[in-house]
Amino acid sequence: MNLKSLAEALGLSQTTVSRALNGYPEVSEATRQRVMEAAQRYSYTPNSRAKGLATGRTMMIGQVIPTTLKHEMVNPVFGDFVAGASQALSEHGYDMVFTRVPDIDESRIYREFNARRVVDGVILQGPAISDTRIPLLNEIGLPFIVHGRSSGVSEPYNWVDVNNRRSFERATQFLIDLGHRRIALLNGLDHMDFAFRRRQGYLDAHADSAIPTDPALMHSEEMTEEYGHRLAVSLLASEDPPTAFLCASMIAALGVRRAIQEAGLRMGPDVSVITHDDDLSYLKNGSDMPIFTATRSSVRQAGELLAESLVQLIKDPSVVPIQKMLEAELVVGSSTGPAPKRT
Amino acid sequence: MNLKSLAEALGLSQTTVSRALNGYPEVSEATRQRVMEAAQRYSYTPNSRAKGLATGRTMMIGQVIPTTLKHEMVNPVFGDFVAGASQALSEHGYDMVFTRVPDIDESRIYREFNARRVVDGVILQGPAISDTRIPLLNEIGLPFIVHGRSSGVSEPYNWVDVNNRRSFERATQFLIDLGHRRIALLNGLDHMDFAFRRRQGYLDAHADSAIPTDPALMHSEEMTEEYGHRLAVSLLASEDPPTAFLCASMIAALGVRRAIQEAGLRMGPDVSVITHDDDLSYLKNGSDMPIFTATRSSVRQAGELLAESLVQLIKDPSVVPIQKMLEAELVVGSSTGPAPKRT
DNA sequence: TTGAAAGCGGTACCAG
DNA sequence: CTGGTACCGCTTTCAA
Repeated sequence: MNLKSLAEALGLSQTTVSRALNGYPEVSEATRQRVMEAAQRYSYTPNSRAKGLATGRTMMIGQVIPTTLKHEMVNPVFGDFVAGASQALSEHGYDMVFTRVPDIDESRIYREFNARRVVDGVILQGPAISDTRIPLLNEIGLPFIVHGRSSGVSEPYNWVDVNNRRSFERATQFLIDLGHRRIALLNGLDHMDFAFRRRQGYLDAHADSAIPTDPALMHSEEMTEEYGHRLAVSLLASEDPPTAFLCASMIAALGVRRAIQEAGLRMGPDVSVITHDDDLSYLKNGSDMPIFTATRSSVRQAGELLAESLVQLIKDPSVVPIQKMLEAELVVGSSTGPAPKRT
Repeated sequence: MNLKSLAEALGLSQTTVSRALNGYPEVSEATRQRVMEAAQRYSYTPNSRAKGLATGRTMMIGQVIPTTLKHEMVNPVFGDFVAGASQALSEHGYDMVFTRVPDIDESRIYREFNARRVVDGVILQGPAISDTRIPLLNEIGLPFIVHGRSSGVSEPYNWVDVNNRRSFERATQFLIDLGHRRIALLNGLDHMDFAFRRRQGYLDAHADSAIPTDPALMHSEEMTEEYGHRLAVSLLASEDPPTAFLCASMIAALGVRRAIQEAGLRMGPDVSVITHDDDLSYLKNGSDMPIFTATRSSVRQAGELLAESLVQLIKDPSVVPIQKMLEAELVVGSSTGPAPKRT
């Protein structure tokens, strides 16, 4: 059932039916009732493609996933982000479309998106420290919001981010306060902006307490369990091993925990572990020692917030730059303890 | 730049240009060259919406996410699945679109998908034991593949699944061989088909060895860390505690591991833990004791395989039902050990 | 080998 | 308040 046949069935013009359906004021209440009722009965649904062709809008939000950066997708919080975002988007009638492209072509795809009017806006994931996609999208004029920030970009752009620097500063400070002096940092890929900010937080806390940092303790790689395991094994076996681990991801922390266990050490008393992007909120009232972490649900919130903002942005592109920061939560767990006395 | 202006610029008709671009044979090689070259120069890209309107194809694959079933999205392997699927889809020019709907409306959305021709095919996630969406989609005639199976459905349908029953049977058998007699099963939601199959495997292994099962050890809930933690705490404190845990998800296993640690027990020697949907392949050559698990990368593979199959199905709907089973991997780790002697 | 013209399913302007 | 009509960008007969 399409508009034409619906109109015929009603003995009205397509124009009138369309107007009735889309809530235009210049249609009589009586006709509107009739039309609505008939649409219901014939279970008429407008063809979104045709609608898009005619209006120039698509009700689609794009996310481009660069092929080589497995990074984001294998990240377990990615699902949480998507859940939050698509939730919020659907409330405004938007769907989310994923396109996977070789990352060399990424700029081309945005141009196409814009040219072919295939999406109304774009979500940018995993910004690099100086991300070239931002000036590109600004130039093209395609509405977009960055999940995260890009420190090296000077022009204005919209973003929603978790305060990664602060999270890591507080977590580090917390460990320092517990007496830890050798804290390993298992960070994400070096060129990623969030990794940069996390490292900043880590460094800031050390600087504040005038504690020297050791490059041997700071690592940057893709966040896999293998990575966490391999590094923890090697660090724990070194002559001056860390007493605490600060992990940027739950997945890497899994490997770290495993390595600690394999080394016959106890988590908490012997080695402390603090994890970002985990979901420990259930421990809030349960356990003995505080742990700092950005929970998975905060990622979900970020997704919702970002989506909401993007919709606004599309409606009114003249709005002032949207820049929203979420603070991570502090929860209580058992894998952290005072620094053990060294023999 | 659209077809019309490109044609004008070339002094040709839209028809000819379209034909040249789409590789129709009846166009001279000379004109084709000219057209191709011009398209390149003006960086012309066809408007997919218009193309879709004219052809009836959309190059989009749909995934409907029921709103209340947070289940799938918070599942950390969801990202892996999507990564695999979108990878394969993009190679055939398809994009993936997510729609989030109140789960009551789910059937309606499929009808709409079909009516509005908004997607060429659909991926069905998280089938229930007797999933009503399958007959619905069959009736509508919208091409689809199920990720998983639905035991209660008798009519034929296409699916790609990991052999969950076998995984859990082998894992359970493995524990039994190690001397474990009280094995806790932390399963997913009861009405889900994969949970049903996993339980089957667990039961089969017990039956084969004539070991009685205890309802107190078998649990079904949504897979959260909190769930794993809460249950492990309570089970470990019971008068006849399990010596091993079999977890359906990495996330729940996290909570279990934490509880074990909090109880002052060692994973491996005191309590064994086997986890499904984890990524332990890096341990293959590393450690001491074998562990059975369906790795995250196998989920990714499932995504690829499923997407590939769906594309085929769309091209040729008359193909025999696609029914592909993936076997999980066996890898080596350290969180499993012989059953401890009870005092 | 090329082109004209009729859709595909809507929206929106301009009359009436 | 309602209808006629041009148009969105592309494909696809049908003729030439």
